Amino acid sequence: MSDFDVRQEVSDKYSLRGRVFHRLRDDILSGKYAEHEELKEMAIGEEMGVSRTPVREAFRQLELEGLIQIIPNKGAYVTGITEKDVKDIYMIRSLLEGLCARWATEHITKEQMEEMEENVYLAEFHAKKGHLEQLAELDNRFHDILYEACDSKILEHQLKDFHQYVLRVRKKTLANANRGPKSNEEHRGIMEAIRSRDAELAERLANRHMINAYDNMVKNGLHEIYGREETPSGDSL
Amino acid sequence: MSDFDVRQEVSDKYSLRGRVFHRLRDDILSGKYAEHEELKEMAIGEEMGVSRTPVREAFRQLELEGLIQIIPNKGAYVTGITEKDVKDIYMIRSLLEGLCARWATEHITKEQMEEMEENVYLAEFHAKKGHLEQLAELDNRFHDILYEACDSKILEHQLKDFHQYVLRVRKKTLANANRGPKSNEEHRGIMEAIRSRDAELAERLANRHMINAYDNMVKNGLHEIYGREETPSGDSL
DNA sequence: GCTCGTATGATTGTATACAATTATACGAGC
DNA sequence: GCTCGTATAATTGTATACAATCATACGAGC
Repeated sequence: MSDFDVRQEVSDKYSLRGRVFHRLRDDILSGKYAEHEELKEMAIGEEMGVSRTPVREAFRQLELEGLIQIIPNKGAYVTGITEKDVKDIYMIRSLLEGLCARWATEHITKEQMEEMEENVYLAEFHAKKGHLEQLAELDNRFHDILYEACDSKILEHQLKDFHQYVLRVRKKTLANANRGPKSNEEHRGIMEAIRSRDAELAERLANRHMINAYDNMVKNGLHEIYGREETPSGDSL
Repeated sequence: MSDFDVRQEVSDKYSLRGRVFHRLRDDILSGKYAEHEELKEMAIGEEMGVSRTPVREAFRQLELEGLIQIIPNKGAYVTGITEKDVKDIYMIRSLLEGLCARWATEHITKEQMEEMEENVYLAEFHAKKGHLEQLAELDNRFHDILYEACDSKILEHQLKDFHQYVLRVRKKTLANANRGPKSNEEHRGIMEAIRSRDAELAERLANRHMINAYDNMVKNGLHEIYGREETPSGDSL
């Protein structure tokens, strides 16, 4: 809820290690480093003006976050997300967002409900005006509200992880396509289901919302962002 | 599949850091360190005969695994799992194990199918004989087979994480109670559903299997293992 | 010309030294 | 007696030094 909510998360934004971690994660998510690119401890350290120690610790964390892969005595490599991974994540998220919406219906607070309503109204406004930047931010915030409202640290943590993980993809799709209005509609549906305490409906709609987001992403050229499958047996999407 | 399958996981079992990580995780899971106990870098290092550097790196990883919480400039504390956390995890696992069973139905290989059948037969044998040790191991293995068979690195990773996470609890329940036979029955059901390519049924049964496991755990005194909720608003179970 | 072994350089893994922060103890002031 | 401030000790955070491992280049031998 507040900034004081210390979950099992990278706890420290202000230590050197924390700054390296966050900056490196942003850089990877934003595409600064190509997939499978090797990250050298010393180079990163010099670039950020720190020694190898905090860099190494940040690496260990990024590895568990799934953003890089460390091969012992060799190096750290930016992880590649395959198309199938993206698909799997969305299918999993679909289930979990559904569960989250169900729980949120039961546990949402008055303040959270109000923020959610406000979020939907604002999003519709910015959609009309064509403010893509704000739209993307509101979209993120909508889901964060949902995650917090479900009143489950575990589920919240899982969903935020996934959310982070697919940011690389999502960033490009919501902004490019005209999914904004449709996405807003669906947010409104979920919001109203929660407001009227219909957990079943909220779950179904949140489920569907993820599937739709995924379908839209595929239609709008997931292929352009990610290369073909690494394994020849990969799903064709 | 093979030991060569390097996922986003603690990659190195043989470095000092890797050994510290695994040993520390085992110690926490086995209950050697009490909840909320403070772990001091130097003490751990001395006990394992290494310096602080690998200990610190292991700490960062354990934090992301959710086993400890690091408060900047203060220390590392063993994370407490509340009853509600356990419940949430089982509800989430129920959904994901269902999805896993569904996907496994579609992607399971001949070899995996055979190992799963063998697992069920063996488990029934050991259940009759009262071999609790082997039974627990076969139970773990059954789920691992399922995870591998679903052919999704992402889902497999998630489920294995959760599996690890609740090991503290599970270890005591399967061994104590007489759930062995019932659990085996349910495994057989899932196995046969997969064998007959009934994805819907497999999903439903796997769903149910987790719920049952949880219900059984609660009946057999989850309360004895974990203290009351930390937050007064916690679920009463 | 090709293969293999060795030497060199680069990079990661670990230990140690030092800096910064936090916790504790003690005593001055009221 | 209580509060607060300072000094000291303990612990974490970071930088650096050294060891081990891996990659590359070069040359001997065939």
